[in-house]
Amino acid sequence: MEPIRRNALMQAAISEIGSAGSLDVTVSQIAKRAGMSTALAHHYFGNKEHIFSATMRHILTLYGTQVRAALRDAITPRARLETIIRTSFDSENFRTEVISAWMNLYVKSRTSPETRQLLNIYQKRLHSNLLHDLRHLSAERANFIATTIAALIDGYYIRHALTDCAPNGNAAANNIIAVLDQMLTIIVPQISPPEA
Amino acid sequence: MEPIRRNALMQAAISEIGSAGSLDVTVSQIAKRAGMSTALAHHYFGNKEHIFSATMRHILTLYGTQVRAALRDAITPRARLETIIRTSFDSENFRTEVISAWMNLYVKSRTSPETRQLLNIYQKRLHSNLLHDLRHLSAERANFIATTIAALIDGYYIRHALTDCAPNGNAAANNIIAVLDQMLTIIVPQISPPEA
DNA sequence: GTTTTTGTTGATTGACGAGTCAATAAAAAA
DNA sequence: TTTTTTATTGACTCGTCAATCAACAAAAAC
Repeated sequence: MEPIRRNALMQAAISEIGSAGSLDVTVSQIAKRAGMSTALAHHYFGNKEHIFSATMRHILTLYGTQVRAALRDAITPRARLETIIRTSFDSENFRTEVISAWMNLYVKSRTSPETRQLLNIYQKRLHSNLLHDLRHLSAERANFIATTIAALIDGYYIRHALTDCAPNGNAAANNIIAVLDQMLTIIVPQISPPEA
Repeated sequence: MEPIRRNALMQAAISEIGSAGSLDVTVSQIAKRAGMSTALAHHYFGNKEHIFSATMRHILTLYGTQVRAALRDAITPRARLETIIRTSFDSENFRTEVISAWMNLYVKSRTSPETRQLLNIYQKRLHSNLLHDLRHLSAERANFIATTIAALIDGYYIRHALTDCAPNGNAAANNIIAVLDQMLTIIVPQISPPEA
């Protein structure tokens, strides 16, 4: 029962955070959505904090798994970069609820060392993923481009906090890839013009 | 007394939000920091919500005023763009507390229509400011570049939620300006090579 | 010098929410 | 069948916090 209950609670937490738009959700809301009593939620997680941290970890793990899976099909550095960017914005990750959860992660990281560490891991991994492939394409500016792309991803995410309409991850990903191509192209304009 | 008290409360709210790292601050914390009783805070603002919204409005007004002032000294489109970017990251706006407040604004905007409207105004203004000058430099891609720069600004902001060290606005601004120059340069590489 | 207006607070209320616990139900082991 | 372990909950405690209010002080107006 334990793994089932824990999973149900984490899913419920994501839903509740998403629909509340903040971490101001009560344990009883989460428990109710997961179809159990608050006492049971406490039984399996100890306290609210643990529910949150497990949920966050869960989201990050999912994202990481997804990136890794998608990267298996990508061969060239350029294709790998595109994959990394597109995965961040695919329909699984770029849902209203998940965006909410991410934003709240960032807010929480200001006070919770555990959350901060979690996000740091994600950021480091993203950066080094980008860097690895960029090195093949633009040795000396790889780091700068990686930083830019990472910031752009975060920027487009937060930007969607404001839109009422369903988030359009494709458009965001396309824009970022266009920027990437541009930044790569300028280095060797005579060899590889932008393919877009 | 009223304007003095109100101002003190807004400053105190910024401080408290900054040091708490979230909107989970009590009225009495704010009131105490502002040197008065909670009853007085309620007297002047009616309720907690009003304290927050007035504070947010205050931050946005300050930022707007600052941009407008800085733009008076900038003549060329390129200089104006640089000014807009640098203002977002100057020491006044890019303080830990203010970054906290901004992030919480974004979170709050998911549930508070008033906050959302406030942020929409800011985003629209930023975009149209950028667009206005970009049109002189790159007619057909102005919109795309404006979107990119705006997302980058937000991205670098959120990124600093994670750093323990004092935020370095200069570095962020420099990077964004470098991207800007690159995106402008690629259009007419034979005429204006990057000046960096 | 009295009255009115303005500024201020301590004490209180009422609601809500996290976490505990004793008790119950159901399944597994004996 | 009895006993033990596992799964589950309703009811309760305790703390916190927004908001109110009656009362007090001090300045302004009369």
